[in-house]
Amino acid sequence: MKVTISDVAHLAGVSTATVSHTINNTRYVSGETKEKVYRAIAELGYTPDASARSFRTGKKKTIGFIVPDISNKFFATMIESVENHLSAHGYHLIIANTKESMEREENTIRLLTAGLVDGLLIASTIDDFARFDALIPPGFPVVLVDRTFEEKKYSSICVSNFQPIYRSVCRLAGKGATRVGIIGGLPRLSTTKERIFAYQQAVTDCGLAQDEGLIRYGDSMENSARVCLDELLTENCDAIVVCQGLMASETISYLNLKNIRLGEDIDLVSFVDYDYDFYQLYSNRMDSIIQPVEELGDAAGEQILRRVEAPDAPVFEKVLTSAYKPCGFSGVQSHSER
Amino acid sequence: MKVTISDVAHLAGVSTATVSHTINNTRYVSGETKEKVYRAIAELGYTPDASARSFRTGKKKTIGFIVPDISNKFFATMIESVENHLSAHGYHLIIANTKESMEREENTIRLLTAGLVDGLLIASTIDDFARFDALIPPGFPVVLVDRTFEEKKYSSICVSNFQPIYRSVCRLAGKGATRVGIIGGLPRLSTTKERIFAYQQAVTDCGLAQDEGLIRYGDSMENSARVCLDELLTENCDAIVVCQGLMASETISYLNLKNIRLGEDIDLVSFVDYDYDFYQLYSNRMDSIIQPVEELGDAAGEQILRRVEAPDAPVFEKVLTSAYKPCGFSGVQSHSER
DNA sequence: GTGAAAGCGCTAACAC
DNA sequence: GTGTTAGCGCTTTCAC
Repeated sequence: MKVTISDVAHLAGVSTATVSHTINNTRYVSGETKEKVYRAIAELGYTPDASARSFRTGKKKTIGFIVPDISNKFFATMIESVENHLSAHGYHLIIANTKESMEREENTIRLLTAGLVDGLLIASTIDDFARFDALIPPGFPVVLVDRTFEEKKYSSICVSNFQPIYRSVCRLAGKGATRVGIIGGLPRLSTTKERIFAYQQAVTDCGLAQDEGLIRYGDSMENSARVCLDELLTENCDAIVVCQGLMASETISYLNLKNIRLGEDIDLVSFVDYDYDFYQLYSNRMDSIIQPVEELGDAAGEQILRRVEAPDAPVFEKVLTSAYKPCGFSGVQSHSER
Repeated sequence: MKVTISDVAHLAGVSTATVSHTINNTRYVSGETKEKVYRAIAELGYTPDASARSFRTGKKKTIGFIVPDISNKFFATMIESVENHLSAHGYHLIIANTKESMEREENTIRLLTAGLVDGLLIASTIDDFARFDALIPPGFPVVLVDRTFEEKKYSSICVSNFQPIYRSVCRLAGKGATRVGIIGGLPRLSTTKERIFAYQQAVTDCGLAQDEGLIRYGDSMENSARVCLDELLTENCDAIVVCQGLMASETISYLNLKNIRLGEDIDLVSFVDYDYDFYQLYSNRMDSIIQPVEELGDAAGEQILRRVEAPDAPVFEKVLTSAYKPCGFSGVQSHSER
């Protein structure tokens, strides 16, 4: 049978209050009494029941993290650093994978906010702020990660998207490209919108071909980049910007299969968060944009804990910057720099 | 203030029992009463408190998954399929990342079994069965995943390691290799032991060079493969077997940097779970071993739920088999086959 | 320096 | 067909 706090109290010859205060260090207990309590705990093999405790206190010591795709290395790495931060502060992490489905996201938000977690980290796939906002119980601690909304009601930790993409296009133009194509992620995402906007502005500023056909959207899942790439090749692109790591892998892979040589037949710039080893092989033939994933996760963990402790703290926004690694910038060393 | 079940009962003019039975479908309630209850729920915006509920019932509807490295695509993909299975059955997933640290694993097992989860999925990094066993409360539902112990006390879902490695060595011998090296994972892991054993047996059977120096162990984390590879090259290997996906990426990447041509200067066979796109570029120059990650995760999810419902069910063991993809076996199509 | 006891919100006998 | 009520194991106020 389960051993409870009163079993311990009884064996130690003290009250349950004393046992509770002893294990929680929450009021003075004499050394002698402590001794007795710990002895009883050891003897009975007592472990305080976490659900009773969180029921009583209202604190679950658990944070939920809603991600769009856990098998995507970008998010997997973020989860890892979030988990690091949380476990160092005695918190647990519940993860939920939406697979970029708004419906799944709605369901999990409802589930998790119903007393399962103290706070929520969300890389939302929802584009409609009102729809999102309606799901969050008033005052519930939430931090948006990587993706945000125009309405600044919730705290957020993001990465700047404009600058690296703008620079990419300029550099491609500088190399002589005239028809620069872009493969974006899901059109509804804030990250995609910002990147496409930066692309469009740079294309205009650099005097490159402006053509709707040069803008393609993938879903950042497997095999989505191939279709986009085929379309872009039909449009006679001479350079391509890829907005997401997995799609970049596929692009490179596919160009290879088609015997289109990177840096010779076609120029490429890409976000390379997905799998660093892969890009290293090509780092002298393309520009890379490296997002600060670990810092993202760490900052997210920090912010959500802060919010859990002070739910009424003012909205906090942090924008990190990506590293831009021009083609051939470095070889082996860059790996540890990461 | 929080709205509770008695607020609902009061507004609906019924007892809390009726409200409870209505929302849980746990005894007959007349249509009329149901109507009133749901109306009251809607009006008050009532959501049953999950911690009160799990405190009362003892069921958390949550499974914990202890993984050694969440940013490793092999485990990330497994987590994804586990999560799929669980959420389809109304369960949540708590993940904990041990980073291959036995100490971290011990801590999380203790934490999670203390009333946080109904059952535990563990890809353990602990090699000592007694040490592991001591951490699990008697009768607590546990399913071992990917890694197991000689002692068959716990249910397990694993992938066969012997056959693919044995075959790899034979094929390399068949191509004329005489000094076949191997890069294994952490020596203490069951998977590593099985693979090294298979390697040794095949080396003997095929009459290849037997040399302790040809066996190297990495830790499956970043940059571990390079060291092993350097050592193997010093040993004048003419073929290499790599036992883990991330290390395989690094091996290929590093060979490339050193201008050692795959399939010409050196032959390679490897587990390729890590990032499929990467290998596709090399699939015509090396053999690949593809582990059934999704099935692993799915089976794990299924088994742990079964055990949660019937903790005394007999020990269950499942061994899945990897696909062996000989060099140049297929091109683009293989991707969707995956 | 320690104890007694009141609940937290819910479920599930038991009663009618 | 529905209501009453006793706890689940813990924390915490109030009391001494």
